[in-house]
Amino acid sequence: MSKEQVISKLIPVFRQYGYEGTSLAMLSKATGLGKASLYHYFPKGKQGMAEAAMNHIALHFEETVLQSLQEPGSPEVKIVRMCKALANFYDRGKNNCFLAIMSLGEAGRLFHDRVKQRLEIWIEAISKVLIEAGIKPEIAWRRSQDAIGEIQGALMLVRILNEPEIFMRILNNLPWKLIQ
Amino acid sequence: MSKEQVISKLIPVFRQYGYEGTSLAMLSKATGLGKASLYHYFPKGKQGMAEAAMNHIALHFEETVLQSLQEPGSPEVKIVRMCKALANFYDRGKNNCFLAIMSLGEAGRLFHDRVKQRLEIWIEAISKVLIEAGIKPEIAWRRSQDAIGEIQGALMLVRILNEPEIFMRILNNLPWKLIQ
DNA sequence: GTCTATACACCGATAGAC
DNA sequence: GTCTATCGGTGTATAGAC
Repeated sequence: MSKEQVISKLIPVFRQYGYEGTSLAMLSKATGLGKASLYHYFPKGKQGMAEAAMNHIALHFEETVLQSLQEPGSPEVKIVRMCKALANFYDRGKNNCFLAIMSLGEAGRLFHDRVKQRLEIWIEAISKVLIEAGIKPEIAWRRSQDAIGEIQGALMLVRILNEPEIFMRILNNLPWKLIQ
Repeated sequence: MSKEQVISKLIPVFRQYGYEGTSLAMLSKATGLGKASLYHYFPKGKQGMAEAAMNHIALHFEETVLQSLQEPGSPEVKIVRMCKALANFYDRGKNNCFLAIMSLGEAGRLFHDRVKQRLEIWIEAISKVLIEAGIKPEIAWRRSQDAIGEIQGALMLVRILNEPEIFMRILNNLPWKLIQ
């Protein structure tokens, strides 16, 4: 089994149970590998596994969500494309956000800088498209923050209320909120 | 030391480290009581402590945030009053939301029903004020959900970006977003 | 009520055989 | 590369003296 395959089996566990709620026993079961085998792939242990998971997801995010903002088209087209990519990325609201998960508790302490960096990259990417649409930079930055906040809030609501439609509704309204 | 005093010392620990990230050793240190003494107050152990913390916060929430919607005044006044109460309740964005914390991982499994109930009470309370302002019930419910989503998203952004102004900005914009 | 001492399971991590 | 066996530490929880 390749390391990438292992990582993709680790991700759902961290996503569901959080960093501290995930044990090596769970990761062992999810991958079918013994604990010691996991240490062969990840000498830094649980922290290394979480880092690898985060990097894997960050790459996937870049290739889908961020990429959707860079392909050709008008700002409106780009934003709509991003929303479609986000619906897939968060599995229509059923996925927790990995960044949000890794910003809490002990994980927050361990990974704060990386998490913050990733979030800022996303804000920056949306912001750039808004500026391209003629919106002033400060306003663009604020609106991008607000949009990501709405997405994160919607994910929290879905998690608690079990109503994925909330996430899709927010996503559908995002384009005109961003561009107006 | 009264049980209420003990509970108020447990809360910040759960809030910062999450349910699974919090150990009895931490709670012991925070309260100044030995582990066995904590079991005197909370025979159900850590779960009982988290429940007590949640109940305590729920009561405080009712007495401040929900109460602000029930005191006399126009719908606009009530919403503005709620936003002020929220700024205090979440310490201007520096506090994590206890419901959000308790909706993750093992805590999510243990407390899901109670958390969901609390969130719905809040949505209902805002919704009622919007209906009073002449907004149609389905729209009122949706807008209340959205508002709470924005608040939660803002708290997540503040946590990661270390910029409490984001939370206050969202709060300032809430009244006209809700009433329009 | 609060303590010390402790039970026992599980944690993350490692050694070393194969 | 994967395993079994095991380490030291910590987790939650309890017993029982005071």
